[in-house]
Amino acid sequence: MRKRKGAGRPTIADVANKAGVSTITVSRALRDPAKVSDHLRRKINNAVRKLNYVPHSHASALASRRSNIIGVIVPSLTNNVFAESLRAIYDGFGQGAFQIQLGNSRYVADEEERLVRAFLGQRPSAMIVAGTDQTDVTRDLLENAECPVVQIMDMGDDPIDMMVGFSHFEGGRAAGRHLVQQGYKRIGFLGARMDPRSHRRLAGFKEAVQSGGRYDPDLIMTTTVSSSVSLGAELIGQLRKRRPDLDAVFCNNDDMALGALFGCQKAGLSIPEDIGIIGFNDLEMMAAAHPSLTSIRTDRYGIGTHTVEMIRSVLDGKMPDQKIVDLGFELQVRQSTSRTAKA
Amino acid sequence: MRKRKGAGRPTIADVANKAGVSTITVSRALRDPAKVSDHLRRKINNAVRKLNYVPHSHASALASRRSNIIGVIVPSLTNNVFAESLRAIYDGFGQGAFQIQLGNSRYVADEEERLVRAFLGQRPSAMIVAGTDQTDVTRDLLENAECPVVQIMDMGDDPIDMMVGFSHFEGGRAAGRHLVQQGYKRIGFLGARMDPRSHRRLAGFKEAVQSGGRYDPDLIMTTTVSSSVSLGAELIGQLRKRRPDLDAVFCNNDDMALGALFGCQKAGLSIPEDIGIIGFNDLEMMAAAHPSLTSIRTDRYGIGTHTVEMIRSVLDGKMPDQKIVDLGFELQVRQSTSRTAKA
DNA sequence: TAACATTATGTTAGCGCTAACATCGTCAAT
DNA sequence: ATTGACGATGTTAGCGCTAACATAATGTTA
Repeated sequence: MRKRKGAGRPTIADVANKAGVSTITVSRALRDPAKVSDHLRRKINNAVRKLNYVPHSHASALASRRSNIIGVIVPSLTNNVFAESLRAIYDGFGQGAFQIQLGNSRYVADEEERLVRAFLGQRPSAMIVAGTDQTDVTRDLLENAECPVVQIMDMGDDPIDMMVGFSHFEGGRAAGRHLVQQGYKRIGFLGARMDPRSHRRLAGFKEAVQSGGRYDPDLIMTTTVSSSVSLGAELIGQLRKRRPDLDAVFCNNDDMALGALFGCQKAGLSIPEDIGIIGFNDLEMMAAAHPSLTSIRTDRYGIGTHTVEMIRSVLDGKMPDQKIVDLGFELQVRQSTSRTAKA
Repeated sequence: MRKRKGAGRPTIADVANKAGVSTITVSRALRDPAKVSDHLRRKINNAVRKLNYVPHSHASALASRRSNIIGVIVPSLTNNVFAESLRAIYDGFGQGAFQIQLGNSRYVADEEERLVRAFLGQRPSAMIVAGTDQTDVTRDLLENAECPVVQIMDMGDDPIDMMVGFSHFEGGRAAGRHLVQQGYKRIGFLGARMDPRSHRRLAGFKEAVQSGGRYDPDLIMTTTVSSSVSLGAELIGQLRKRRPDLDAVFCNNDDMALGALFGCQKAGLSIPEDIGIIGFNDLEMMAAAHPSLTSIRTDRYGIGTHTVEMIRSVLDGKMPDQKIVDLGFELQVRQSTSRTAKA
């Protein structure tokens, strides 16, 4: 209500004073009410309300040597895929005593390093980072962090500490294999942004079409521009200009796939007869599209949930069942690749 | 990897010791290197590296009474609209000394209140909250926060402190007016989630169609379920079942509009002849869709940018030019409402 | 050379909170 | 009564850092 000039914000001592108790009693009343008698608790709560007291979390963290901060670093805020894992993390931690500190590395490894350094300065209770492509220094910092560390969204056999995700290589391979099996002959790849995970998808895809005898590097089109629906429409146009005989395309994510769909529709092609399209991640819109779009379903929310569980168990002193959790993926076949196979 | 008992992590005193200087010199060397001689700075930096020292930001915040934390509370992480404003905020603050603390209120006012309380406990340098529909307690807390506060994404004449956004009422009205002008007769509304901003869009829409003599409450369909492309497809189906004569629809956001497009296409309708569709926000995909989708373009990224600017100037001691910034919106007419007007 | 800036470093005293121990009353079981 | 157990509250001593003021070491001016 009223600002006390000069004096700054009310402290626990002001509350204690007003309630006629010691500071530690106020501290207890706020953190563990059962430890304080009804009588005092009521007085303290009144004082808190009257003074508009909010405990100073930095002081608390310093004194208790516990920060209750969970640091999370993702490469993008607008990419739905990370947003969904994030949502699971917020759902899992948000309600309790934990604060989540979110960083955006924008796909830049040095930026990630900077953020890790800054986050570790808060002595977080746990750290969550996306991917497995950290710089050596970042790895080193995290290995010495003295808190649980989870790498999410990717797979590997050398985790910093723990890992939850799926294999992008295998996902890409499944996509390639599917297109081969559907009898497509000139199978292309459309890749935007091309972060390390996209590269692994491409590698898996390559292996699959190669072993199906359909590999043609001329049909692979990538860019470092970030992905979008418009870009998908644009790139499919370019690729078809270069190779009008293209008859299927694996897009490195669903936005690109949706864009490819629109681009083809504008060109008057029919899907899946003239051209097959498959995306990656299986965002909710893929099933609703017309025609519905085939994709590789990944469990982004599950990744977040698992991550929370693992961190919780480590913080509770239990070892998690396994340090590496592969949540896999699932090929969702839909109309966009469901043509009756041609000779 | 995990050390536990005993020494704990190195402190500034350990560094000072190793470098043979006092703690304050280390503190200065790290925060303002120019204040320390080359000779000592080198020794200190070596010690820091050897000990893997990371300053403890809570202790620093406590001692300096500055937290360099910017608290941001949004109702959704997966909604692209907030994600883009957030991105601008991260772009604007991320590089510097500020840390962004992000909270997810999930469209629940009490959750927002809880978060505000928690965030204020960190004595943030500034607070950013979405919307203008805070609880009384939240308002009160923020008014007494002793830091700049910006409400984003909405308009109003009674800001807690500052405000950057646009009028959802006017946006909705523009959408309604457009459909009337295009000669549509039975104009519906499809609304998911229906948070306060969506209600204002609906109110504006209502006024426009009413004044065009086209208001029919039976054509309004809303739900509290959160919006998605599938839901748009689903709801347009329900609405058309109820009112097969529906000939235009304003969707409360672009996901719903895209879903409505797909739903209509599945039903064999042609857009915009049989039915006109308009969305809200003008996400990137709207222009790429086939047919391209009319929408109300809003400047989410700009909202973030402006917010950062305003906070920066207040923190620098300058008053911002204006406390309320209305960034407006722009009707983007595309194919989905561009039919040759019928009698 | 005295008198005084200026720069580089150190000393002291907290910031606001909580862990750990100390104290005090109360009550049940001797 | 005596003992001890227990729950409620208080006292003390920091947590790791930095503001503010000292002090030392050097340069500058007349």
